[in-house]
Amino acid sequence: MNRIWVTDTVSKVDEIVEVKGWVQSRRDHGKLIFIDIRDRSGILQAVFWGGGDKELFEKAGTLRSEYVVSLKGKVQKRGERQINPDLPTGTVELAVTELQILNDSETPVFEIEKAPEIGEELRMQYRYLDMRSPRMRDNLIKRHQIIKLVRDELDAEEFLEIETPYLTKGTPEGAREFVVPARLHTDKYFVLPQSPQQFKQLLMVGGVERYFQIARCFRDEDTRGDRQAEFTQMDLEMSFVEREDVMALNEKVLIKIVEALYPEKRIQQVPFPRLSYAEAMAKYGTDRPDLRENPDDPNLLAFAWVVDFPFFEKTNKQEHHGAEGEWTFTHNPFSAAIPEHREWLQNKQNIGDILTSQYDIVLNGYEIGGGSIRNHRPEDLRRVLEIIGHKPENIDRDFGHMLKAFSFGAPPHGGIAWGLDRLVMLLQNEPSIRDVMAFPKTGDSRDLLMEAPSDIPEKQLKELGLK
RNA sequence: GGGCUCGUAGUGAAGUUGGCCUAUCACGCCUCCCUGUCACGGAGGAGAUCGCCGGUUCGAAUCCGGUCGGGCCCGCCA
Repeated sequence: MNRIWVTDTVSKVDEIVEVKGWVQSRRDHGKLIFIDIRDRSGILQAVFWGGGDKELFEKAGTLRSEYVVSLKGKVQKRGERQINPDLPTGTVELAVTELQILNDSETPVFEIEKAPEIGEELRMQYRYLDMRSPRMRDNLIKRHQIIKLVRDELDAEEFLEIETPYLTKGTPEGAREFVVPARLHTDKYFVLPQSPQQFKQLLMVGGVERYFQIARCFRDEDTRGDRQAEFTQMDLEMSFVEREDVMALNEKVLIKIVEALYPEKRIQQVPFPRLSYAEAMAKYGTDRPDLRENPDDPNLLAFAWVVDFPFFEKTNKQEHHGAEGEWTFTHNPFSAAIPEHREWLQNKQNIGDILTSQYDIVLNGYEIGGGSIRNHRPEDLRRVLEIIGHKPENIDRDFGHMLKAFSFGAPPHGGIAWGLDRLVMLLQNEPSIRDVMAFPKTGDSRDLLMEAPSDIPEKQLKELGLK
């Protein structure tokens, strides 16, 4: 395979090269035809002369938008007056001697160059066309680079990347879950994880010590511009650490992402400022304040940590969290209280005043991650579940596996999860999380390209015991 | 579960106090011309039952009801 990226032609003047890609546009001057060929790297102008190879020239005349072609020819330096300063390859062009049409194309439903101004419905329906635009291509490339950097950084810190199951058990806590019927279990159901929380804690019991995962999570809740039913977390957990250790590591990785991949951006304050929940609410009226000095600056990043959240709050919504008590947790039932309040938790004293070890990482007014130090002693987890009103028999039924695991020498541990899509969205200055996902879903979680969800055959329903 | 908003040629928009709409413009598409364009240029052409269903009216893209689809927000999202 001798094919090179079109942008690499800049350093190959006077060489014979082969490029492959899509016809972005054609400018036919009668006896001279220009083709802009596009591949993942960018765009290159190719030239065909009527005075040369007649068959080649006629073939060039049949090219249309989005035809897939292979071109061979000599890279030429452009004349002074022909240089296009707006194009990275604007100093060169390809004098084509061989043209192979690898595939033709219907007239695209929208012009690729105009993708940014096309309605989202159409962009989602024809995502494969939308992706050919520089905007989507750049989003996908940057997303890859961010994930790769996180992997490299965590690998250097001796983390293990471990996959946890997608077919798993539901918990009576938190978000509504997607349910999966299965042929071998016609009256029981798998549930898709809303996060790998329980598994990652079990990995800590298993002595893994440092785990991370780029994990898909599923929540059957209504969506938003920054929320999808199916999304990606950068999930990590560490043993023998305290709050400060987890926060410091994450801060380091976030700064590295910005420095390595967004040199044009400025982090407003390093180390990241820290606010208590009470302080944030008093000063900004929200627990995810936008601290930017200038919210109009697209290159300003105001990270902040928010800590010292109340562990519990009163609820009158009986159905909320499936518990029946007057208390519910604010973030995560697996969290530990801050060390100073552990005694209150154990004695169920001053419940409303107990602070959780929870830390949220906030960026420009969005929550991009959250974590905590966990309860590694079974009696502490049991106490939390009691406070939020779970009956003892339900605790053993729903959380028995965790309590049991913790009884076998669970190490102290804590971790965090990033909303990866949301982070990429903010770094890419995109208005919606959909723009940084290859195949996003609509507001009511439909896939317009695949047309999911959809009916399934009667036979399949019967096998699953659903009919 | 609730509120708001948008839907007009392939695409993006205009038109929406009912009649001047036999629906306008730009891009794209098709045919022809063009040797330096890169938002190429020139001449001509095709393409819209105004999301769908129903109603009001002498008359509906325009008003009303419903419905489908996209988006935003509240609830919800450990």
